[in-house]
Amino acid sequence: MSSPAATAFCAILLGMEQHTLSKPSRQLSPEKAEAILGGAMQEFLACGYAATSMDRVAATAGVSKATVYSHFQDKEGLFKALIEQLVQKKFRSIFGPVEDQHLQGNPRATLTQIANNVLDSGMGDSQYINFMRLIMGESGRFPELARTFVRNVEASACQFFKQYLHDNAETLQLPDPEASGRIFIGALVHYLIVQEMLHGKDIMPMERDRLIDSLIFHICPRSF
Amino acid sequence: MSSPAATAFCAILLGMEQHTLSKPSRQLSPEKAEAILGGAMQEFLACGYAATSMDRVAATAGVSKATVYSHFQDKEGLFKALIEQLVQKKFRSIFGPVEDQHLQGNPRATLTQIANNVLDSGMGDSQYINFMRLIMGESGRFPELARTFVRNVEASACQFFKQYLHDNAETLQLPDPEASGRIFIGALVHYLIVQEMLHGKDIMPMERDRLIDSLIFHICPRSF
DNA sequence: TAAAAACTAAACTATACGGTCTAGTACTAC
DNA sequence: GTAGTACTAGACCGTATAGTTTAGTTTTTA
Repeated sequence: MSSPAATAFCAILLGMEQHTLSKPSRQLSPEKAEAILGGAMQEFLACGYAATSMDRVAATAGVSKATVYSHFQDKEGLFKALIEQLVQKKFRSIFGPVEDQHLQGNPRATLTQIANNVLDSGMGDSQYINFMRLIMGESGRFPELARTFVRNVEASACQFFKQYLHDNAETLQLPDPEASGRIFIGALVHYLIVQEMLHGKDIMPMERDRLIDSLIFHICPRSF
Repeated sequence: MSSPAATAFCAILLGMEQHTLSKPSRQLSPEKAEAILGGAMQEFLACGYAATSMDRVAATAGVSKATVYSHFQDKEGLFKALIEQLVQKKFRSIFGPVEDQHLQGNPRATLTQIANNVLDSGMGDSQYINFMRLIMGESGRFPELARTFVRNVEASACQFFKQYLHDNAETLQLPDPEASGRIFIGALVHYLIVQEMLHGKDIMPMERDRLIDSLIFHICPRSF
């Protein structure tokens, strides 16, 4: 599932730098590495980068601090490795199901389903919300990680959408499918940010179906 | 400009809790308070909450550390006061100019101008970008501050927009102006987040006019 | 002018951090 | 069984932190 070779391959595919390959270390157990990343995930997602302590990461991972430092160069290296793993995980969790979708048929139904999938993948998922918090909060100090996120999540979503709109150009008659894709995705992501991340549910309440219906109306009003 | 009375009044208006009124302190100079908030702004916006030190805040403000603690209860109190001040400042900087706008005439032209104003108010402004980073990054630890932001910035923008769309209901024929307003604002804010905050300019380039044109097309396609 | 208090610089306390090191245990390979 | 190594617990180092205190200076007020 995450052999060194596979990891390296993915890293190349995704244009990441490779981390923690400084020493050709002998036999560091992948289970420990996974445990450390698990602990790091819990701590970094809950506390942010600066407020997370390596002692607590080690404790949460059920591992000694020395082991943490034998697997990862330092706090920054561990953080980068974690974010890159999370980006790939989220990439798969969003675009795994989407590829399998039947994209034929009534665009209204298909677009509604896509919108629901986008919101489903983040709406109740407090881990994903914290992940976005971390990416955005640290995007000033770790611009390259933010770019990795954009490349793998945002850009992929918009690219997928643009393709769909482009394939259905005759039916939809959109002058600029790419821009329309960004509007669609943008409206959904912003809804997610305001309602969940910024706790805006009670301040500006809106049922998701209302937003999606309006979105569909704006994208293909001719079918109303 | 920011007398205690005025501050308290605004706080009530905006539904905030009042901070740092624990002691009926005698005569703390407002200039020092302003200087401290200035230093706090520089440091918190640049380093985030956890990584900001009170020694550095005091130094940046050109004030002794004891003075900082005589004006604000503790780090958290200073942080909350800063965010509340910034929210109000941004509220004014966005909705000051907007109120003066002539909203009569061709909806296409008016909507284009509104969209440009929204993007202008955040696109090149690295201070505002850092402010959003801070709000989003700390929204887990400071949910009430995030709500203050939503109430004063996001909700106001959507409310304003909903009103405009509602007033032009006959021309635009939108079934749900409120949802359309959120789509419009959401697409713009998401564009800002991806391009500026997450450094996505080079990864998914798009000129703002293209986005705005498409947005207008989706909101009022009948005029094309 | 005298008292009060806002302020300063700097020392101080107690705690926590990132990272290293030591000593020793457990496991694996030859 | 011997060597090598992944690992553990915990001490350790230097630094930094939030917040307080002390002693003294400036400003305000009356």
